[in-house]
Amino acid sequence: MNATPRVIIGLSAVVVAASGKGPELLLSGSPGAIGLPFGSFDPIGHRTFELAVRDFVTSQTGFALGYVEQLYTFGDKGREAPVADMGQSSDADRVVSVGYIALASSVVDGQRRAGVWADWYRFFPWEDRRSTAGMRALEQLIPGLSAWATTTERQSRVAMAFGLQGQSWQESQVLDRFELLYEAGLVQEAQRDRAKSQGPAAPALERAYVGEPLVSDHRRILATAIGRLRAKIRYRPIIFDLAPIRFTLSELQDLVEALCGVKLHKQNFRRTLERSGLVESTGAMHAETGGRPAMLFTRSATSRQAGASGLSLPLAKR
Amino acid sequence: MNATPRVIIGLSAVVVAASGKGPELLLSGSPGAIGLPFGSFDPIGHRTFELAVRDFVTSQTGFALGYVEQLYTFGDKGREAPVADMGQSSDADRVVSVGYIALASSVVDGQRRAGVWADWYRFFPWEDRRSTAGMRALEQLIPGLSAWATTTERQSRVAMAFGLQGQSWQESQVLDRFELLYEAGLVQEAQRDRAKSQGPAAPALERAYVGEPLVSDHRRILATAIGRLRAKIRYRPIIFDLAPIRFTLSELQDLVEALCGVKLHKQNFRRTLERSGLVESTGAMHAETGGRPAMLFTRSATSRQAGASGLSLPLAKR
DNA sequence: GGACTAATGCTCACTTTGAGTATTAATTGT
DNA sequence: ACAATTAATACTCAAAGTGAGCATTAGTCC
Repeated sequence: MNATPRVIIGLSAVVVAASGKGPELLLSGSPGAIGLPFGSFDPIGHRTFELAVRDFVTSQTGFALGYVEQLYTFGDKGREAPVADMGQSSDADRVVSVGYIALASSVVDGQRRAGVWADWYRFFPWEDRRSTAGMRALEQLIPGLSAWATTTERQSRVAMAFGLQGQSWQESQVLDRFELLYEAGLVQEAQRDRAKSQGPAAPALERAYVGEPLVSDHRRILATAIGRLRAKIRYRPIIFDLAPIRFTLSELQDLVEALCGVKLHKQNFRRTLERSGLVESTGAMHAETGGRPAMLFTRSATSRQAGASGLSLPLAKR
Repeated sequence: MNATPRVIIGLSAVVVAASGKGPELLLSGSPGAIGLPFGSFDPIGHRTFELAVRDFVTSQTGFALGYVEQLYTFGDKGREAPVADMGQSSDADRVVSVGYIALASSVVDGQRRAGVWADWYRFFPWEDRRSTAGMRALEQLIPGLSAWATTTERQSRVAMAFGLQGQSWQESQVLDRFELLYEAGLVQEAQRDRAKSQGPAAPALERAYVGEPLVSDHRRILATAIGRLRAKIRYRPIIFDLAPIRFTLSELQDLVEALCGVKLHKQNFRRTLERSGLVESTGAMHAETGGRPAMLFTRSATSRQAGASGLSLPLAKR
């Protein structure tokens, strides 16, 4: 019973891998209390955060991470919510959560990945602008956002984040959008966190529109991760940490589109990619698809150098 | 005497303000043990990290911060070093340090800024490519780096980070450069941290080349801050949080150049800036300089909108 | 009034994008 | 075997954006 306040450092990891049809996410927890893989930092045993993250992900799922990057450290009181649910001792005065993103190279698909994987758009339906379902989700959210946007400042934030009123959609503003939905009380986490304090009841919307909630502040961490990843593929060749070793340009494009939730102009995508020098063709072809066989490419040696730049994303029309 | 390990969360802030001749940095500590403004997070009293940062900077220096952004959370064992020197109780098992960057609007120059301010290139001489002193510092570091780069992997990292062998200099890779210098044992912090463990003595270089050390891992946090700031002015109009309310385009350019440590092409800088719509001319002129009087500009309304983009930096020749 | 110093204006070639149209090489049904 | 179908890949064209300079203008200082 010491007067010194106790702080626990929680580490959460957004572990992403690319499956055939897009980016998948490693989940943990049980139905109704799903979250990201989570572990707490051992101040004595662990030398660095990154090692700790690699450690607990490996011990929970049995495979090793490739690229790992720190995202953000969240320390807001009240947002960490039901930590007790997650097997943490809750006698801490404060839980600080450090979020990480990790890319699990799909190289190791010999060892079947353990754990539960899911499409990340389950949690962010409005972020997928390739599908009509995603576009519909966004439409359904607008009334709620407009109702909340009572000041011009709020209106402007909403318009910028969601690409309304002539503003363009910025695929990497994932966190801004999520935070607005949270502030507007449209996502379930907002209700949960408010339960303890004040709280105007919110207009309940279907899961297909507002997405599934996650434990604690994990959906916020995930939003940060998606945004970071989407921004980063533009200036660093990390896409190759998700793609298979050999791929056709169409497969690569599908992957980028799935990540960014937008459609790209095919011919221009090829052009910039070939010019960039990030890929080089292997001699081999790939015939599995309906039409003309495609050349198989690999990442080039220069794409591995530190400082190599990323992809430009030529958006497709409407 | 509880078995539960104790963690202290340290908050460090890189507080930047623009003086007449470039970006300045708020320092604290005493000669020989200079560091960034530092405070520790109170798990019970503080609601968010950001509020805590604003709080302790204000209480230490007496003025309020404008823009504040989290940088990175460092938790490596061994790098936090002499915390006891800084008035912290050192009975913690671990100190985790969360770095912040803050821009102090120079608007409030009525209230003379308290505290000690310094040019940040004191700590990073090689980062200033405007001056011959900066270029010389870099030259002096190269032998040490080459000696350390015994593998091709190291050689490639050095070449990329420092723009050698045909690679171009990337002004925002400040942290990469500092970490290489640390690993190569060329900066004093490396010696200090190694003292406790192994340690090949390093080739002592002059301060004018390797820069002054800072307490704990503060120089690393500062490197992160400079890199972040340099990268961010390209995609967010934060430059205006440093510039005075009214400025000439040359003044703005000088500020950007000082921040980024490079020279820009004047006419092209004007062109992109005027096209960007981020600034608008006030009617007034400014005559203080030798030649033709310059138009005074202000940031435009659109530059204030969330999502507004930053400046493009047209580099000048050699 | 002429020299000097900055701030502004304007040109030009070249590279990057956005948007299509046109071909080519497999697969599949008849 | 042949036409329709499906993708992949080639090529074109105009609009925008960039890198580098040269030219002009409006003050200050002998």
